[in-house]
Amino acid sequence: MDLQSFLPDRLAVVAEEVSRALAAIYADRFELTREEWRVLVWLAAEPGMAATELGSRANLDKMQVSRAIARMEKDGLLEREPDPDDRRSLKVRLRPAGRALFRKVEPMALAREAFLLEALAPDERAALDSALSKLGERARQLQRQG
Amino acid sequence: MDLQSFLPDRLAVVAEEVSRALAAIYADRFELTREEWRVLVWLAAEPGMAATELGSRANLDKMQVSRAIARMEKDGLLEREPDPDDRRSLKVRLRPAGRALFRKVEPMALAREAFLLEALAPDERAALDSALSKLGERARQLQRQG
DNA sequence: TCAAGTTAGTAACAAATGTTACGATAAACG
DNA sequence: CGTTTATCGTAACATTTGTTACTAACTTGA
Repeated sequence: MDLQSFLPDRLAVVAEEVSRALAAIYADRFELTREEWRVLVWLAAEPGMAATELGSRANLDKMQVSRAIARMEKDGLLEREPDPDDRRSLKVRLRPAGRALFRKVEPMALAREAFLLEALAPDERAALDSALSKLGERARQLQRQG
Repeated sequence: MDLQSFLPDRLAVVAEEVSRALAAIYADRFELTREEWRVLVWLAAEPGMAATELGSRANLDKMQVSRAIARMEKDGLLEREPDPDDRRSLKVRLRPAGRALFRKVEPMALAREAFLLEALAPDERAALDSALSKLGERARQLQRQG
């Protein structure tokens, strides 16, 4: 057995490398954690989302969401208001500062992604995308079984 | 912008799902952290490796290695001895309990990997492998630049 | 050969993260 | 209705992880 070719670890290692290359932008330059970054992007796409919804979209658990939005609210990036239809639930939306931040980070993140993707021909990108979908599907299947 | 198709996050999410599916084995059933798992596998392949070498092979920083081997030594899984040629350095090797553990975990891990890979045709696996290599290469390039 | 710099590993502290349990709703069901 | 049961978000605590700085040991080069 050899971890270098063992898919799960190989995938993890490449994902970590890619993450680090991206964190150089959102973490080092804009002081966002990975969780905050995800919240920012999802909220930019859909303002007023419920915190729970945000969690499932961004693959974050509810405590991670709670902490991310608490920090971001403190920094004036977003605001939360109770949902009148369900007073346990919060609706969260970006404030102007949050939207402005997003407009600054987005192009840089997309530029890094573009640089990464330059390594792949269009058919290779499609193949990667399809392979990742299939692997994710199988992984969820394993988790359901235990 | 959409995180669902944004490669870095997409890769991270799939890697997390796959990791979790695997951690069900080494973490839940055998109480190994991910770092300990990596150390176990690398040491099984090459006994007597230096701790530093172990770190670079397994993509772990030196503190992670230090902690992983400390825990594993306490559990009787491995032993460390100073390298006579460089008394700062440690040579680490599995003890019988460590090798026995590896023999139990390995086939289960390989079985899960096999299940994941069943989702992919041979040419898809090759394409995935190649794409991951290229992405890793580019990611390292970005990190070097900053 | 000996000062200055580098490297291996770890201790001690700081920060982030996971976990449990809770208060406040809301839904389900008799 | 009223009484369980489930869900949302968070506080408080425990654990893990990252960071800094240190000791001991090696290397370099004047």
